[in-house]
Amino acid sequence: MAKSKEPKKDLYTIPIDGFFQSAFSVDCVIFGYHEKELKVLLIQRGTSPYEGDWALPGDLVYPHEDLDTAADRVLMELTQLEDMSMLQVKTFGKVDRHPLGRVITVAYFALVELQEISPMASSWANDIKWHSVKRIPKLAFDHKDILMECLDALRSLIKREPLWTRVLPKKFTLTELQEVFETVLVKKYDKGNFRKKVNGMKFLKRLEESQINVRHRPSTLYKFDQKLFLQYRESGSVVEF
Amino acid sequence: MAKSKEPKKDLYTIPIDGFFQSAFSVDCVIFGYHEKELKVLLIQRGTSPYEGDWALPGDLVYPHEDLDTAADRVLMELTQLEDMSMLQVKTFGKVDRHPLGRVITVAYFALVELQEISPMASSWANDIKWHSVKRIPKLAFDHKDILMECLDALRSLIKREPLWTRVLPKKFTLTELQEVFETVLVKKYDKGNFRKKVNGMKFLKRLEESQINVRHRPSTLYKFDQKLFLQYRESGSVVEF
DNA sequence: TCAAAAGTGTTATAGGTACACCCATGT
DNA sequence: ACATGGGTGTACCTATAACACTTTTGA
Repeated sequence: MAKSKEPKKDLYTIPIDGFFQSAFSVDCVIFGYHEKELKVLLIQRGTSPYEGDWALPGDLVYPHEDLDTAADRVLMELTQLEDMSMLQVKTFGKVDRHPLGRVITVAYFALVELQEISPMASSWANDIKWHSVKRIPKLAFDHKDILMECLDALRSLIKREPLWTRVLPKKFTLTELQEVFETVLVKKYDKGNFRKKVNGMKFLKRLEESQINVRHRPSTLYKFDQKLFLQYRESGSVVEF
Repeated sequence: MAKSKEPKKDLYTIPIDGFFQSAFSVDCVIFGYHEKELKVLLIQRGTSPYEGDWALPGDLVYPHEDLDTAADRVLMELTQLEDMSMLQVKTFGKVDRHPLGRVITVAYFALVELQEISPMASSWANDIKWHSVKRIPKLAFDHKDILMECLDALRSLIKREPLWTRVLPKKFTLTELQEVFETVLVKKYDKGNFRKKVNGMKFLKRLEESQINVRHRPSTLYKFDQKLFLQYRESGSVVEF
């Protein structure tokens, strides 16, 4: 996360030669999870406006680039994660949301495994860092609003969509799964009741394998079956965590 | 809904003098309800591209206009309804969604009382008409996708948000309310159970008034209490229809 | 007195919550 | 043997669904 001496690439510094009138951008709320911690990836701006402030990573949408692709690109540039699909949440389009001109921005979010951010990514800004969602600093533009909307979206979607598969190993224990939900939703689940619910979800398949080298009774491992999940969804059953 | 000889105002005809590269627009899915019928307001395009095809009403966003304001303006120009807030659903930004250039469009919807469309509105297009949601014609651009997304949004939101207040009189019967839900969600509710649910919603207040001149037992009238509803919502109770 | 819709009550079942207790493993 | 979490069972409560029945009006 060291500062870089390379020329900064700034997200919102559009050719300011009098031509900048309007533009669209994507802003990405990248949530990182690891062992009962939920964080969000923020950059520290290296250029005006809001120089030095923390902000969401984002970029202008290229002329021949789909909106979704632009969001995925930002994620990829920061985390090297490919094939991730960022989820669209809401578009922010107040006239005065950007001091230099009209910028309409589309907010996206994703939940990924917490990881070290490669130095490459630091060309984006002065600094780039994971921040606990419990302690969000003051943010540039209307990024605080954007972040909050995306946090709401994450909390509501994770109950229905298998977003959590991104942050757990292929084979996981039910306690690990329960911890993801407890962390994201900031609430406790009863162990027994949680397991009863999982039992009703046939796409969560119990394996014939257990943990090893743990100093307590080893836990049975489970895996997520994508095909069964899709069938499940087709059938119209709406089971939520 | 007669054709107009006035110069057509086309939603997507931007100064095509070689400068048109990108623009943002709003597209509005205006649902109209009246007596167990759910319709949607469509215009017939008077200009290329897609001339003659049906399409959603929409317009480019003015340089100094908020996104939400633009959507409300489109609704107002068509229906004379003010103080309506269109609800944002999703932004559509595929590169090739508009044949003449890059147009990113933000989809909004509203549910309003079905009404005659004023002749004034017809300056927008060749024709403008309510279509049953059960028989949607082929639509221009990706408007079919947009419409479907908005229909999903309506169906999911109406259970939690009092959108239905827009299509019922101030004083209404529970049967009228039930019919709104049955029509929008295309399913039947049990009378007794529906009333039990309403009884639990303290913001639906029973009045000391009844219907008159009906050839059956007169129904008690109810009203929606906005203040109580907001309290309810603050308190975190999540009661849905 | 009849049709039509309002309005109420009963029962069965499913799902959620709280909690207690036993089990398997490493140290 | 004991600490640590894994794993299961039960009893209670509430929400929902299906359905039957009574009530009030105009014609």
